Amino acid sequence: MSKIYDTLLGEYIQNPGRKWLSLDLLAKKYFDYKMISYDEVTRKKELNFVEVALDEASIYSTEDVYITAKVYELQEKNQIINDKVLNEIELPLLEVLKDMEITWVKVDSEKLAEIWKYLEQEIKKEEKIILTLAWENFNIKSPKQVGEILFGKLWLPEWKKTKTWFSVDSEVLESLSFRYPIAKHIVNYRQYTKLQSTYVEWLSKLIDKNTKKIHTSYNQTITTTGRLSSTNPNLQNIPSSDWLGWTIREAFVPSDENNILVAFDYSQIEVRLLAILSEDENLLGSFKSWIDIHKNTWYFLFWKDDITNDERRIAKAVNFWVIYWISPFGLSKMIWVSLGEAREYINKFYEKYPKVLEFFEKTISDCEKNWYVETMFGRKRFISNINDNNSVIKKASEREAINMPIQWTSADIIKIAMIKVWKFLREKNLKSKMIMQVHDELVFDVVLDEIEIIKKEIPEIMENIINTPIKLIVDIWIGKNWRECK
DNA sequence: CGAGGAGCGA
DNA sequence: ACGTCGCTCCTCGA
Repeated sequence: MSKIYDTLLGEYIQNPGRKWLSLDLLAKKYFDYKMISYDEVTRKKELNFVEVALDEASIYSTEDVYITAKVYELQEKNQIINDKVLNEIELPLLEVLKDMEITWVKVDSEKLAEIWKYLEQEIKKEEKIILTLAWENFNIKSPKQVGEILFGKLWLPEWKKTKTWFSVDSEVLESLSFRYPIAKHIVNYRQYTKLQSTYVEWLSKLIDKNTKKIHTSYNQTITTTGRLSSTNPNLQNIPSSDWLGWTIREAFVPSDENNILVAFDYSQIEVRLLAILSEDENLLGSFKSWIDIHKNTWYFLFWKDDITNDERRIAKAVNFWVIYWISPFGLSKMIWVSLGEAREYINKFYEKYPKVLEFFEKTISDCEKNWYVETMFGRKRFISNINDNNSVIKKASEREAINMPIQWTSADIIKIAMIKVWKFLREKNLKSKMIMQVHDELVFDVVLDEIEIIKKEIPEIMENIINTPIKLIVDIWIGKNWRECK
């Protein structure tokens, strides 16, 4: 198994700019061989993999292993993760993920059907209004045609471009919607169709007819940041931001009517890790004394006694965005303030949390010297453009370099947590199951009898993964469906 | 079939 | 030119 890691990770080093890699691309590249695709064996996902004929499934699976071995033979060993990470995180995690994939997640198909009907009705309504306002029939799903109608025919003011033409994304449409109702209706239409096709229909298609469950695949070697990704379906981008999206989460239910869903999520883990990694006294101090971090920053930014809603929003956003080495320009656009104000907020942030700035600068200078960044657990990520003469490319590389240790460390922490929790459930012979991971959140299908021990022990495990000057905090959510776990 | 535009999450 | 990392949908032209 270590060979697979060497092979895949070695490929990163040879192609550091690559965002992703896959075995079928490697097969094509090295052997000019076309592998059987997942879509092919499942007839474009008409079948679940378990329903694929055994001989066909065997060939598909064997090919996977065989090609991996062949690719490995071609490559030198090029370790970018150390043995500790490999043996103590990635390899033990394999079995945890296998278990989560086998367990599956229960989805209420009747609920989905209900949502589908509602969406269909709203889509029809919006469609009618839009076509009336446009005085003509066109395909609302085509950005090109939307642009032609809005800017070519109706002469709405345009201000943002894509590579090829004027942009008609939601930012543009929202800004137009105050004066031109058609823009708002297109935004609505897109929201409804997005939910219907990507979530309702796609999820329904993947529900197993017998078990009423869906099977997702967790990918361990896809991301450049050590996070997991999930496909067929992607469980990590189920809507959560507005009431309509929440209805999708209502369809995620416990496997048995006597069970309940329990979610644990790390609270503000990225800012906490920033405090830990940078060792900034003021940032650490805020967490140590349980002063709300947003309020702390607000105080530094505005230096007064009473807080307005707008100031709190700004403080929260500054905490959030500074982690990503955002520019004054970027921040001003994100939080709707002037360029000067944005610059001032960023400067004040660094003024009050000086070691954060030091930490960022050191991360960049180390990267310039070594061509890689390293994380708390000793993983390396090569960034080949870090010394590029083009300042745009260099800046982008710097942002990658800065984001990496934080995102990567948080990914490792939750991976270790998953392994420990999984072992705990096993040792105690508990029937409750870990069913989902969404980057900083773990979701469990819990047998009612076990709720107390789960509530008590799992946060304890998750909060004590590493020895740090400040505590990691886990929030607990309990519900009859995933929506209630928020 | 793949690129481009769009939109969902952390 | 202006957060990072992902997945999936749809259109449109080769």
